[in-house]
Amino acid sequence: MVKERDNVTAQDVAQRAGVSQSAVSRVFTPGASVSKKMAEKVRRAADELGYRTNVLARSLITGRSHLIGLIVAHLDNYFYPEVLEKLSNALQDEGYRVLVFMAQQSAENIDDVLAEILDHQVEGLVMASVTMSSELAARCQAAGVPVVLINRSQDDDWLSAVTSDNFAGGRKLAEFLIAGGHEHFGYIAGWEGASTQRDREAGFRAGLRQAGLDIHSREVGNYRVEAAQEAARRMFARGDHPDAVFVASDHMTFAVMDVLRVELSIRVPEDVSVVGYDDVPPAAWPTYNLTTVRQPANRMVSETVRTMLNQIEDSTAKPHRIAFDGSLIVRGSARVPEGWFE
Amino acid sequence: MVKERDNVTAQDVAQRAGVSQSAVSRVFTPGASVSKKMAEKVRRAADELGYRTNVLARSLITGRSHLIGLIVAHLDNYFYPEVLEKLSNALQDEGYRVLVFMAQQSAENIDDVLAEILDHQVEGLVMASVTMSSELAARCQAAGVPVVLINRSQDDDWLSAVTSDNFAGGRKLAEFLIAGGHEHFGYIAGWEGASTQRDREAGFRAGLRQAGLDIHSREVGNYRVEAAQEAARRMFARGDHPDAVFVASDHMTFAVMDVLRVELSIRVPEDVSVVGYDDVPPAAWPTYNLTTVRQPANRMVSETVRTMLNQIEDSTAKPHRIAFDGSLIVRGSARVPEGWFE
DNA sequence: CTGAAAGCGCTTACAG
DNA sequence: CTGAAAGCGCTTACAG
Repeated sequence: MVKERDNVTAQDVAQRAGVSQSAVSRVFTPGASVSKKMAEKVRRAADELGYRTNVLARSLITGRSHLIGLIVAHLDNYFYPEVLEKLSNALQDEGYRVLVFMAQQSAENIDDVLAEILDHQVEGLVMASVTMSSELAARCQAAGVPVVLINRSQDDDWLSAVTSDNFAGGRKLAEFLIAGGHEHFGYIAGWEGASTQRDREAGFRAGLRQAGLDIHSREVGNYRVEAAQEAARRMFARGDHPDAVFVASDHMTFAVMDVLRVELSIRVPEDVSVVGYDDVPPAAWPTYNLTTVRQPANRMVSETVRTMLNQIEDSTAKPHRIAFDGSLIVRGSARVPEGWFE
Repeated sequence: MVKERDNVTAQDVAQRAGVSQSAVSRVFTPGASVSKKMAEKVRRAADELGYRTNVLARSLITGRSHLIGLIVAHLDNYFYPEVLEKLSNALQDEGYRVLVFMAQQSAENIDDVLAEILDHQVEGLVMASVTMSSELAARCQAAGVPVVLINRSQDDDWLSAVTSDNFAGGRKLAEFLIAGGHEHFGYIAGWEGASTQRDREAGFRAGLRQAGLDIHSREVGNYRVEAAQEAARRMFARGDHPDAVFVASDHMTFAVMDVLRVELSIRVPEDVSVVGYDDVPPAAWPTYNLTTVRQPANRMVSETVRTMLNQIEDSTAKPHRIAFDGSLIVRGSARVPEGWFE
């Protein structure tokens, strides 16, 4: 037996207050014109009955659900819980609520469930480090549902995307390591399909090239802990290993540092300088004390929200693409160039 | 100018297929009776038009939103992203979707926004390590919205609650440390208002008492990193510090271990054995290699979902309270009693 | 300022 | 199996 949700309706309130149902509705619609007396009468009746307006019904008639769909994956990379938290709070402040979908699974699955999310009449879609099929993107477009990518840019540049400047970040790390007097540079890549991976590597290589240098060894960690560990083993279980390594995300970097120190007895930073990307909380833990590039999560989230609201207000708005500068956070996991802090 | 969501409606499909709107509805209602021919005709028209049923409208009339509200906090404790992820997936498998609310803020705020979440006609509410005012709980009850607490039990036992057996877990840790030959036991507490804190400590103390022992020193970390660091400093910057310490959550334990090793040059486990609670992913990282009690997140989440569905189906269902046994995970952060693995 | 009425996009008895 | 009709709980022109 399914329970009766014997909700108190506006009609009930109207009856008790001795007014019309429209009046009740107006009292609970900001900006509608009602007399003080009316408002008071209605509110009292509403309180007595425990009335609250049914936003489903409201949404149906206004065409505004005030729901934003969020597709997120990789919560084991601690950058994402942070994004989720900040995004949810920011959207909340704007009167929106977040409908989540976890996207661990296959891409096909994503399209399916995304469609279901759309069925809930979300007014927009935020995709955190996840991309969608062009077909579905087109369907969103057609349905007038704006999509904003955060921390991943799609090649087709007709979707809005908010990222940090991964290229610049990669280059900063290269410059820092070069200034530190390193000579052999390793790179442990993230998932090759990701724009973050591509851009960070390109920036890193550009920084090296600028000084006439190149990458000494490269392995792929796919943004996954186990893969990163294996990558580290391959790269460092040899005599001629690099004296500096950039690992494409902090999340992988911790795993790499653990392999170096615990398995291979390689000291950080004495034997090898290690740098990462993201500046997630554990990067600041004394054990890791990781030199990294901070992704400005706050600014990225605010911009995502702003972009989203813009597109919701104005369906003719052009896609907005922006990359925020991330700052180099110098800690102890990499040798610090002399005079760096002066 | 707010965009037109010129949605394709069942009416549009009906027109194109030359059938009634009811027929269209039936085709998209599992279990409704429609002929093969009808179904085919309608589906074709729907595909051509890109029709999908508006779940807002459906929810309004069926009284079932298929939405579950989730109130979560402390995403910096990595147990919660895990819960969020598993819960979202499990609920999804049952045809429900998750509406999130972050509850970092004050308790008052929680009540307000919870009310707003209820306005979305959620069919149930999961609260992860967050409690609500009794007044609001009563309102949920009245509205027929079941509430399930996960990883926190409220004193009033009329709310369903799914936890791990924190008392038993605390006792296991005491027994393990005693077997390891330790003599002075420290305890770094979580937030005193939390049932997890209370039960873990009580279990730990009971385990010690069983052997005629007691806690040597106690500090409060409030389940927060900074507070835990300070607690560790107070406890260990003295000559007569404990030779074993139980920190009430892994999340705090990492901070404590870092203080011990990096700041105070105290070796773990040679000088002090350290144990935690939760078994979040970093506990298995070689650097920490933490002995801890694993909270069975999978089982806790499944049970939460089951309880929720039960209560949704049957409004007369009694509150369900259960505590799962957590297993002791022995790693290297605490001295292992001789013969332990035999 | 207020009420009666239409309508948002569906589901579901009720007849046929 | 199918259609016409009522109704879910609201908002919002339209009159008054």
